[in-house]
Amino acid sequence: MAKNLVIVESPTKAKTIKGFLSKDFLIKSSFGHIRDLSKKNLGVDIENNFTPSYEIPADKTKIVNELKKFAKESDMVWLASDEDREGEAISWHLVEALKLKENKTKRIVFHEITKTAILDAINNPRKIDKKLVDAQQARRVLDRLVGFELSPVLWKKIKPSLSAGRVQSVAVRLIVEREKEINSFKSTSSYKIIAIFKKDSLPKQTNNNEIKAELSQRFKTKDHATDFLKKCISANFFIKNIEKKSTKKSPAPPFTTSTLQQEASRKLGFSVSKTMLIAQQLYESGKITYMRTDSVNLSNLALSMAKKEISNIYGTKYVNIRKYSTKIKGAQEAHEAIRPTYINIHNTGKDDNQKKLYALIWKRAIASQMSEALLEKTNVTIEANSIKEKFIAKGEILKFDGFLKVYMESDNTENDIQNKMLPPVAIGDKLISKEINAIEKFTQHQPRYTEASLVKKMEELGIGRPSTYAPTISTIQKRGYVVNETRESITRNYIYITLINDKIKEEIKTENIGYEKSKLFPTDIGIVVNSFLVEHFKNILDYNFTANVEKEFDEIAQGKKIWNKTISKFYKPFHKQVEDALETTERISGERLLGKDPETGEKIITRIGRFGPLVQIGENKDDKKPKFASLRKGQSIETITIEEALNLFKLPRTVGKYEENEIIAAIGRFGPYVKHKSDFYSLTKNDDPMTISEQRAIEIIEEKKEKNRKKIIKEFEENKNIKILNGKYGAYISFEKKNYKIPKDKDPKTLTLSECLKITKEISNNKKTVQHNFKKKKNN
DNA sequence: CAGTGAGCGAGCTTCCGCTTGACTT
Repeated sequence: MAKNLVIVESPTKAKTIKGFLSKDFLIKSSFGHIRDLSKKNLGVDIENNFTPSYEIPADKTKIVNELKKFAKESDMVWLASDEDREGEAISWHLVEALKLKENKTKRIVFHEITKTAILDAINNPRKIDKKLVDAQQARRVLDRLVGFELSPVLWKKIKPSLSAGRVQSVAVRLIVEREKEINSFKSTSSYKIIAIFKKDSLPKQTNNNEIKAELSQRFKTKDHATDFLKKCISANFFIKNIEKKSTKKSPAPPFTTSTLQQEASRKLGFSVSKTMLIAQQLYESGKITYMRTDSVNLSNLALSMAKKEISNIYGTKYVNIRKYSTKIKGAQEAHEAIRPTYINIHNTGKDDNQKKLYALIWKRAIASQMSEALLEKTNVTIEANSIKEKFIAKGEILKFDGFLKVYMESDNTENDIQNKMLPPVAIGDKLISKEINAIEKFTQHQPRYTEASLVKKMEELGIGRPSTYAPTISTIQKRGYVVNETRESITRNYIYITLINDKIKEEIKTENIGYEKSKLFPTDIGIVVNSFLVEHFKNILDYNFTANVEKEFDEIAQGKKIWNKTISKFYKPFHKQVEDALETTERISGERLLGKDPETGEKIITRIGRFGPLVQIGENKDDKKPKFASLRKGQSIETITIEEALNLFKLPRTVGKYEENEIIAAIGRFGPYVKHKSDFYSLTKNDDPMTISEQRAIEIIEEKKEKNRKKIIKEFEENKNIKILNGKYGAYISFEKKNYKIPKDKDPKTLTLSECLKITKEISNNKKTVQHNFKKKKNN
């Protein structure tokens, strides 16, 4: 029996550490937090100094009991949870839940998983820092109070099942306000002048004898631009000045969770949750260090590995070892930056995604320890005596590539690395203009957030943590506040004026604008909830709220403040706000009057109903009932027109007849469909229920029927209720609307009816016992 | 799983942060 029990947070970490310690140490993991506030009620006793009531969640009872047993059998328990606020709380909860004795318990910390770091930690144990634990309790209780008092206000005033919280509500606010800015943005245009010059006299023909230059100013109107081009007709251009400047470019620090999510999104097109899933796989197979971190720090071991590796591949002049420090507010830095475990492995991974993400992590980590790139920038000024404006041509030569050999941050496009060479010119050289163009350019609105750029913004504001970025983004989508959509571009005309061979020609060209790939758009519900919260809970929705309370948590951790007094000071005015909001405001529906029905003259309004945004014709009075229709995807209360609203009432629509029965087209909860007899058939993206033809509808019905026929592997004459079907995960048995797995050793094609019934019975019985066990444990 | 939308009232929903399996069918 091991004399020592070490408890860490992650099982993978436990596995790694096992190799560093002797057999006297048993390493186990708590799988994160083991206790939390009660789920059923508030879980905080407001009357009694905000005393929290903690519970062990059902899915943690097993691990807690196991740890209890091991603790009992050990002489010493080493609590090795992470070195931050949450980690300290986990250790404290372990002491409480496992009933650990003080003289048998030690708290140790390490923020890199290396043998020396761990042995060092064992030699320097300490006690649990109760002040840090209190700071965590304050954080936890505050979040519970805010979330569980605000959400019910939304249920009453707007719609059931909505939610609000310190983090998610601010994330939604960012998206709503960005959309408002975009809606009120007025694009203006100006004319950019681009000239292509050639050297007047060329001693010998070279490939590169053209100079592309931009005028240092833009013109506000077409007339100004045209006037300028006219002046250029007779102008004699020459090189007025040449300026050379050496610059350096430094690599970005190694990845944190947030920067990994951003780069994987931009370079690999991964969603935030996909990045985390694949990173988790790499972590669990020992390929990379921990993927939920806000630290840019690398261990000394990693630095020396990197130094050796860079020298080996590129030579010592490419080595430049750096220690990075974080600039992020509220960073806790309990772990290393994300890096390959073994820096000498350049490529690894079980599938394409793992390989791509690993390569990205490797490059970024290696580049962070490489030399700066050296560039020479050249600015050439081109003038003509008859013109007061200047043209500037820019050139750039890479003198030494340094870290650019392996990694380029995608803010800078690939083109940036390539040399932008200028032809050899000298001051005073005469130039002829091959062509000069005036191009109408429009100002752009701010970009909409992507998942990854939202994470970046949240991190800047100190909202959320590496472990919650991905879940928060999925929460605000699940609540229907925000949608992640790709919207097609629209075309816009712009004016293009050219001056070639002394002739000015004006043409109208078109460009595609507004293509939005995987961007976050607020929904009507998101907009209404946000404006309600901002109006009544301005302080909570303030972008600095988290940063401000973090300061207080820090003071609690330093022992300058008592946690429940701090909470009490916050809670009193906050609770008053909640009561005021409940009393004073009416139910909010975001109602907007669209106009009158041309047929009946009744009012048409759009608003949020129990099931989301709708259009309503007429009012509910006397015997008359209003007519309702749900808004379609992409439509919103703010922008829907009366024509679009009236169109919604054209469904459901009879399309035609098939096999003696009517085909009806409509839009349901899961999108557009046609209905035939009592069966539903989903329409494809290209079909419109408003216009779909009888012929096309029949095609869709037949396609699905054919697919269903293929799905059936076996049916039984004796019992029509049981079938063997082919599904996404292979063959399975369908029986009385429930599905059953077929044991691996059985061939689905040869199963008999009695065998099938036996399988369903066995699985049902197993399930019952599992549920029974679960209930029993819950009662404990 | 696809026709909802008043109002009544039951009972439910909800937070953030720390961790991975369950589980398909």
